[in-house]
Amino acid sequence: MNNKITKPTEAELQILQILWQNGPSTVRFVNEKLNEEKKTGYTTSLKTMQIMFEKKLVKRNEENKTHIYAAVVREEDVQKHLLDKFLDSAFKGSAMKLVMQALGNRKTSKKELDEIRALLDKIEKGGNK
Amino acid sequence: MNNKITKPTEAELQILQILWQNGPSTVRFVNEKLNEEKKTGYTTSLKTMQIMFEKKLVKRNEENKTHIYAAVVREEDVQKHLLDKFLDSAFKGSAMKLVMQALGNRKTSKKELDEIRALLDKIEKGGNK
DNA sequence: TTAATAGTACGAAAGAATTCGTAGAACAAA
DNA sequence: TTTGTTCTACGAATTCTTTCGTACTATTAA
Repeated sequence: MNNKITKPTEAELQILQILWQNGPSTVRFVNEKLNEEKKTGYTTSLKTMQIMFEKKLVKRNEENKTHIYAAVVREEDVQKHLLDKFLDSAFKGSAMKLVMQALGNRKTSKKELDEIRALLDKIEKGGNK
Repeated sequence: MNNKITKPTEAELQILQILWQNGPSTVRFVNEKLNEEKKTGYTTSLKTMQIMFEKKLVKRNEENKTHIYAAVVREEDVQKHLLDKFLDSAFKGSAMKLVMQALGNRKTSKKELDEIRALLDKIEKGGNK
């Protein structure tokens, strides 16, 4: 079990999102995706991905001249890790408060609400642990 | 209505937490609180609080030699703001996923679960908004 | 009144993250 | 071949944040 998740920086997280969403990708592809959000130079993306490679956040296939990058860390694991940190720093650890805030201030569909209810029931039954 | 919340840095957020929790405080007090968590030089705390003052995150009473600092921004407002950002960057905007993660991976009391149910009901009834 | 103590102000060093320019390798097309 | 294009590598500039040293002022105690 590999617990040592290094907290990705903001730029790294954005790239991970793209890799999670699209699967293994070239730097060019990632850079183009990034540019949909915010002007980003090609070598900037490249450099960031090289750093992520050193940090083992991603791996890459170097068989061809154009490398193919893929996420090494799993989306859920990173989310959990970031959530823990965030909970701590912004909500002093109160998951309750965070959930109330998250639900309270935005529109959530009936379907989603029901899904949450189902989860609550499951937790209460002790299915969670 | 003042929407222009500048995202506080990590160090600034820690100080805000102390001010929210303890009310108006001196630099010395804040610094001592910070030191319960992590060794922090006095002038480091001072400098950070001065920057926060410039940024209008805090105000201060300068009547006496020892200034008294107080938060200007409200805890809920900052939390909401940080949550929005976090949701976006880590969960691509899906409050659902975040809530599931937050509830799924930790122990939550019956009372809390019921509070959430109540909130869900309220949202569904359209009472929310 | 003088010395020690406790403050503020502030520039600048140190660190961390991001951005960018340039060099050189690989490859394709002419 | 030669030329243009598309890559990687990588150092260095930039920017943002945090930390710290130093100068100076007010206050307190001897």
